[in-house]
Amino acid sequence: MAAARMTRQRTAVVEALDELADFRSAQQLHETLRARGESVGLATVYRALQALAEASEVDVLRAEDGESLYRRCARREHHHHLVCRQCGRTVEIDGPTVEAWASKVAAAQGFDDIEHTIELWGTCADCRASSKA
Amino acid sequence: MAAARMTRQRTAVVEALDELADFRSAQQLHETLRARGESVGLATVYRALQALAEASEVDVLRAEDGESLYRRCARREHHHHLVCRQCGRTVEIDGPTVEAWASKVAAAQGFDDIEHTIELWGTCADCRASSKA
DNA sequence: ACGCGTGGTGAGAACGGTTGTCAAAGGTCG
DNA sequence: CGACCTTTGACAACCGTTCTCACCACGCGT
Repeated sequence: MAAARMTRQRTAVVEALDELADFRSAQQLHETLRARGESVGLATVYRALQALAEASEVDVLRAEDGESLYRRCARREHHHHLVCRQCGRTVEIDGPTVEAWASKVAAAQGFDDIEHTIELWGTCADCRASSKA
Repeated sequence: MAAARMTRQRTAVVEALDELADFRSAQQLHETLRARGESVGLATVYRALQALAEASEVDVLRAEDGESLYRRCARREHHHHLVCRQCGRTVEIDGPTVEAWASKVAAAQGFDDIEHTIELWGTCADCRASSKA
């Protein structure tokens, strides 16, 4: 079994995630910690996030450019996200309709062990307002 | 306006995509072309795929490791994919229901310029049969 | 409290996919 | 044919992420 020592650094990462509601990249998180005076290495942030993701403590999703974004979500059950492309503001959503649709479609094609990726991206009201030239 | 000259290289990329039914990475495509004796630079393959994607001539999908995968799809209109995670067999699907759901949910949260990622992964009938020990 | 073993850390190097650079090659049009 | 202008291709640069490896410190057992 894993040891999972609670070090200063890991605590810092978890705390930062708790305070930030939105999806953030590992590098953003790293900068945030640095800015606070917490001395944490970038590699450590990556490792901490990896571990947290594996333990389902955080949700991971990929930005359009391939960067991984992390977020501590309110619920651990299966759900999806509506994310602002610009500020990362996130709303947790679920869609029983979609879940049903997904498994139905897949079954109709003879597929098994269905998994799905469903994420919504947009520009939130605030960002739209502030970028309106 | 773009020139979009049809060069030997672009033709080669398109032809290769036409023959291959499954999602392939830029690098795989590049190797395929090289193996055939077609002399095409890697950068050119990337550029061609980019252009094709922009023109909606090919669909792009991100693998779990972040690599971009390309495929020539039968229909140009917006659609999604049900992909076998073992053999890569792909079925094009659409879900008017889901599209409607997505925009409704997003709008309800005050988001704009909505885009969505919806992909289904599963095991196709053939793969299930052949892996049944 | 203290020490020890083991997992964690961090700076920087390595990596892998992708994109940029720029001189040379080759369509296109007059 | 010749000028013009896009495309090409080898290679370097990028960028996010992972690896390396010597040093550090958590926390268990005493």
